[in-house]
Amino acid sequence: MRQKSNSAEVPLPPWEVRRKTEVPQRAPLTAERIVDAALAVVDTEGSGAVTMRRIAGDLGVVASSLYAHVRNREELLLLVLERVMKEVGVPEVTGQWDADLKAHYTKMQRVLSAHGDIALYNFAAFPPTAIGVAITERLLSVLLNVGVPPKIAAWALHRLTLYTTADVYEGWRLANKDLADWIDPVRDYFASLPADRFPSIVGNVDVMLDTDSDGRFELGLDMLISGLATFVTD
Amino acid sequence: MRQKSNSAEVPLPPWEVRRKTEVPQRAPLTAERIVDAALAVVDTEGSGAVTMRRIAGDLGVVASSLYAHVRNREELLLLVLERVMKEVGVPEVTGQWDADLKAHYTKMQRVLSAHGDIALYNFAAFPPTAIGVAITERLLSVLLNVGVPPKIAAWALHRLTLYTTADVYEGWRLANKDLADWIDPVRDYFASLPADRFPSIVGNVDVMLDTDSDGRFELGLDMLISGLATFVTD
DNA sequence: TTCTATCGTAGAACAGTGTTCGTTTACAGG
DNA sequence: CCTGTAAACGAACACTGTTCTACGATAGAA
Repeated sequence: MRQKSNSAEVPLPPWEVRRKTEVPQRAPLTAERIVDAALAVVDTEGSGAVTMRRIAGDLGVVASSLYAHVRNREELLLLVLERVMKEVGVPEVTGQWDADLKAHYTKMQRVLSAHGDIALYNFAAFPPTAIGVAITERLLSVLLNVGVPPKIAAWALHRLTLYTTADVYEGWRLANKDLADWIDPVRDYFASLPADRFPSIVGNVDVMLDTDSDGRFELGLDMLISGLATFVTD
Repeated sequence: MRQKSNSAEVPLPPWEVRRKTEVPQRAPLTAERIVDAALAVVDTEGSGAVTMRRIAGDLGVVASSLYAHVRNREELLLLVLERVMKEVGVPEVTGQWDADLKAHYTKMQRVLSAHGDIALYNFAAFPPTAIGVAITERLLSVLLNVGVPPKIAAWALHRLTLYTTADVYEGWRLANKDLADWIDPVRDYFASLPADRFPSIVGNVDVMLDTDSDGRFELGLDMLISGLATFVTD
């Protein structure tokens, strides 16, 4: 796979071997290839599994070599996040401000959810990235166009991003928990509570343990967006 | 401080020294004292500074001793979170459902913010704690009393908790960032963007970089609560 | 009082972690 | 063929959470 030509199939004659190490024909190490490798690990095992030695090993290289292309682990994860946000992309707008917002944040939720717990690095993502700026410009113009005051508009977008990020991160943590082992004991515990002191819980055990995570996300998104409607004048 | 009486000031006569080790009169190690020590570290340096050796050292003990009282580091941090949530407390209700919700989540935001980044451990906090159950029962009854459907009510509380948790965690990360070093460069960058392609940002640089974090939290909270009003029938 | 069982603490050890450093290597240009 | 440069290497440092064994003190029984 890493060999350059098919001539590598036949063993090299000794006089052709210039140095003692293996043929260095492998693809050059770049920040992009490092991000590729890190993203693959994040997707399957989460950001906690992204160690410098692990990523380096996946690239057939040693950990310290990564530091020539990436400042440190933190920056590497931020580069992975940026890659994912590019996959989210800049939203198309239709003129329906609420539908546009809902579509974008729903897509963001779906895309982020497909990449492990990388959402964790979207908390307090500052300074902003190029893709973040482009997205913000697009959505900000939508809200300003329908008469939302600038400060409210800017803050509201931040709130929606924060909410979406949190939902994805929590979803990942729940998914990577032995949740199945806990849900029945918790159901029993809820049901066993004294009904006179905990009537609301005892009477609604099933809805409390409902696992429809998409429905939960949508409810919060709808709450935020319809709360924003107060400020829309046009 | 750790001595039992003031007689410890004068050196013990040799015949009073029963065993070769130091006087074992120190307070016994308990889970509560371990949580005390961990909470103090979380408050001042964040959960990342909570290492088993560090906490043990603060208690005049060795790391492995902690494991007799606490299962592992994760559980210790969850105990710290539980302590903090007890400080938040079960809300008093007045009958004004929206004011009650706002008061509780505002208090939760204030209390959590006073304890470093412990909010991080409130993501996917499951199974629920005793204090969490008590809070949920109280707020759930408030929403059910004004006619919110059970599923909406239960989910909405979860959404509000998630939002509040996320706000606090992001706030901590922002506070522990060399934000002052970045805010001016970002302002310049925003202002330098081509005004024809980024009119919304260029025209609102100041509100985008507004640092009124309380106002931001309140806006999102109001959006969520007023979005919930749709479901209130009584 | 003496023996013994129990339990919490100590200390070493293991397998990791991010990051830095000086050295070696490989390739390109002269 | 030689040399300069840039990058990869590999060892090292100071940590991390956790486990295991052994020690020691305390409490109860004889």
